[in-house]
Amino acid sequence: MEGKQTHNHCNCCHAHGVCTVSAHNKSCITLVPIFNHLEKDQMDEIMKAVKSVSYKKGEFIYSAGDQSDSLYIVSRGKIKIYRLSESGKEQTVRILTPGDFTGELALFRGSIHESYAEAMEETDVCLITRSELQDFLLKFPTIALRILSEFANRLEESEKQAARFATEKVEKRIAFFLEECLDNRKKSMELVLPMSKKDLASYLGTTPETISRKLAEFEDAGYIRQLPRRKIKILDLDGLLSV
Amino acid sequence: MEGKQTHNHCNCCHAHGVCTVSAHNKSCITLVPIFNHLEKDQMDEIMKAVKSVSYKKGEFIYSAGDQSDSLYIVSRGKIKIYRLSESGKEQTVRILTPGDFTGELALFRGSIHESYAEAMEETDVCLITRSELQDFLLKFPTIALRILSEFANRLEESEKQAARFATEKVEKRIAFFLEECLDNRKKSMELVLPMSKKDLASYLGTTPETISRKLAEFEDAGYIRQLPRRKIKILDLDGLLSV
DNA sequence: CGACAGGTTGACCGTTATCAAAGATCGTGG
DNA sequence: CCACGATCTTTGATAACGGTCAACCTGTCG
Repeated sequence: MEGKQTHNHCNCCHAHGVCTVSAHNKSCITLVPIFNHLEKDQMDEIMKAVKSVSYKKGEFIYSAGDQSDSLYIVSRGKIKIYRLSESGKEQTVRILTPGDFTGELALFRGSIHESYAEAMEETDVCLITRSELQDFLLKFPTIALRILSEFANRLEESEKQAARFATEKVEKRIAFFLEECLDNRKKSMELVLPMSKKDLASYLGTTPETISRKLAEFEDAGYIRQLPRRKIKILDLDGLLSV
Repeated sequence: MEGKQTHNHCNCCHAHGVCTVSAHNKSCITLVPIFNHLEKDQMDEIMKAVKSVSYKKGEFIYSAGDQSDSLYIVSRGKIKIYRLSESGKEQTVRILTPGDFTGELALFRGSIHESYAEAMEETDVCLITRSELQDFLLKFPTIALRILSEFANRLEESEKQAARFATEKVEKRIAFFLEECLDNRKKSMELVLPMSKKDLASYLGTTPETISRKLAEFEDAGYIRQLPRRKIKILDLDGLLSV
């Protein structure tokens, strides 16, 4: 993690090679909310169990139907989680950035993945196998509490999202999404869409065409201004939220 | 609440009175998946911490905005969990029947309820306070694993539901719902809707009118047959699922 | 510089929400 | 136990929201 290098892999990490030789980007573990409360020596113990893997853009961390066997923590890059609905349409569930993790669902259900995890760019991932994680959970019960809390947050999010799909029109869903892209720390009224409009459409349960049109409408109404590189400046938040 | 009494509460249970004197319907605890793996003496310890409360139809176990402080386990009756969306529409999240629990979300997030829990009929609930539950989790880490597993299931469910809202038409959502009402144990092709069509509409993100029309269409097409008392007989499951 | 995925815009129409009004069902109190 | 009112359900007519198809534009990257 030093130098100009954004990452310092040994060769073994390339092309899905599993790397166990050094700490590498495992330090990402210290950033993860479910672990960052532990003592240094407990942390070291966990670090020892962690492996590191790299994925190139478009490669899959797992696919629907795969047997579940690990918890994956993103240390660099971006991962898109999506589902294929019964009728074959893709629905983007969430985008993972460094510090986020995935794989828990199938892990604790002790079963099979129902979604796809695809690297959106060059991505490094730390993984902990199921049995090691189980050991840690029983050994350090506070980790379980942390995960419980993380799950609760996610469940709340997911249920809120489902409720929105069920009750709000596309226009509102887009408006709310823009709002949520903002409030991260700074009070700036500018945001960067975390994904392409195509993926956004899939995330919000609509089509790229509709996203395009609605954003154009928002712009005409003076609520927002679209800038290059997926940037959007919000000019009138209240107006936007009251569409 | 008295009279022929289908249950044997002491007087203190009436009108939200908390009852701590006897085992009562606390035995419901033994039915809950997160506890039913424990040893008898561990179970007894938990039983001691459990309180029992009754609710009349229409009363709220909690409301959005309430401070969270307990886990609620249904021992008799039915509870409807619903949200109010940003634009004020109601969305039914789930219906709880005996053995189900609720309150976990706000509990582990350590915060405030975002949904409403309303008794749909005369309902008895067992409750465990937050601090007691935390003690148990640290004392019996396997409980945490059970809850983790339960959360994972729920999350999977919720994400599947959200994906359906995002990608399937109302017609398909109704068809899938009917299918899911079936597969519980028996292979019978008859099912009983677990809620009114009004609530079902809210659950599926549509309107009572549309539910009514689509079911009529399914009937015309020979896929189902509607019987009295919310009963539905499925005549052609494949046809139904391929609408 | 060219190719290709991503994005925009227009025309069209299917699905489903809405409004209204009549009919069925359920729970309640007399 | 019956009758009443409230709530749920059905059916019809209407319109709008947003999906689909098609064509064209654009920016990003080899």
